[in-house]
Amino acid sequence: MMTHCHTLIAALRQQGCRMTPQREMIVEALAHSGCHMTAEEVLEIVRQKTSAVNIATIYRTLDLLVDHGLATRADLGEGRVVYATIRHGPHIHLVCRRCGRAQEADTALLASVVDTLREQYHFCCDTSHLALYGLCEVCQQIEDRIRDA
Amino acid sequence: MMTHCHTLIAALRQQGCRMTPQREMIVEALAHSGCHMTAEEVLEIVRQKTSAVNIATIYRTLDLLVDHGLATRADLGEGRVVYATIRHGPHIHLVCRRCGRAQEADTALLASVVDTLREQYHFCCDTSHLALYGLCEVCQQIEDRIRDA
DNA sequence: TTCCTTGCAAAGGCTTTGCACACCG
DNA sequence: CGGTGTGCAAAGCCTTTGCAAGGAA
Repeated sequence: MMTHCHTLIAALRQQGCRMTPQREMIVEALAHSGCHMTAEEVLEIVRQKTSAVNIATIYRTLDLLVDHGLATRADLGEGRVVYATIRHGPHIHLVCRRCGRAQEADTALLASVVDTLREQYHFCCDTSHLALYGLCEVCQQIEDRIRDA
Repeated sequence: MMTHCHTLIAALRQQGCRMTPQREMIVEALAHSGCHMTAEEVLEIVRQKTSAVNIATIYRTLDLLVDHGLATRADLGEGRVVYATIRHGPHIHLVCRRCGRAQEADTALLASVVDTLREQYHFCCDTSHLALYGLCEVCQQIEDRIRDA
């Protein structure tokens, strides 16, 4: 059975990209994370195997994956740009403006909003690239405590 | 009658901030625009009156307004951070990923989504800081034409 | 062999900061 | 006057790019 990681590598090859140890490690890191990652986080994972990878290569490879439709890039704002492989289907990022962590929610939540935007605003909304800001459960409690104190 | 601009300036004073010609011009630019602006756009407006304002002062003043609850900052991603005074009530930014322009939509659209997020994900969503990405009407037509060609 | 990929370092773009001077209150 | 606010220039941060050397096919 092909792992998701191998599927991605095969797809890159098929599309005429050369495979290198660096690219393999980067794809592996992103595919195994099961979640979205920043370029810096990918570098960290890859560095656990070898120090012979440059941050520029990370950026170039992530862009390559996005350009070939094998990964998505989501700009969460505040300078946080995250990547995820496509198996990791569309989802909404729920970004906590206090701790910065992001949980994920089902895109289906937005179906009716997307329809309304198309009908009333003629705007074609891309739900694969979506972040909502607010407070996560933990930080809500922390802020409550601060307010009470 | 107090203009919105004067209201903001009075509020700043009340909160112990000193008023300077620079701050007045910056507040005026943002209050009169009736829309969200980047720091660079504010500078452009202010520069029409005088060249004696530095971009650092724009950033400092915009931060001041946000910190005092008189303006909001929204990170639209791709390095576009926009500011708006609070009279300019909450709204959704519909950002076109092709031309970069942002139109606005009513926050009420998201009411049910916000409720669901709170109930199912325990996430308290802040709708005053919100951007959705996609294609505006014009760019949809352009992309359609490119695809057909 | 060809020419795609990489590492390195430098350059970008946007934003923040340190400092001395200006000036509001 | 005292202390905040400003301009300037430099530094930061994240990301991209030019170039020569390395290496996949």
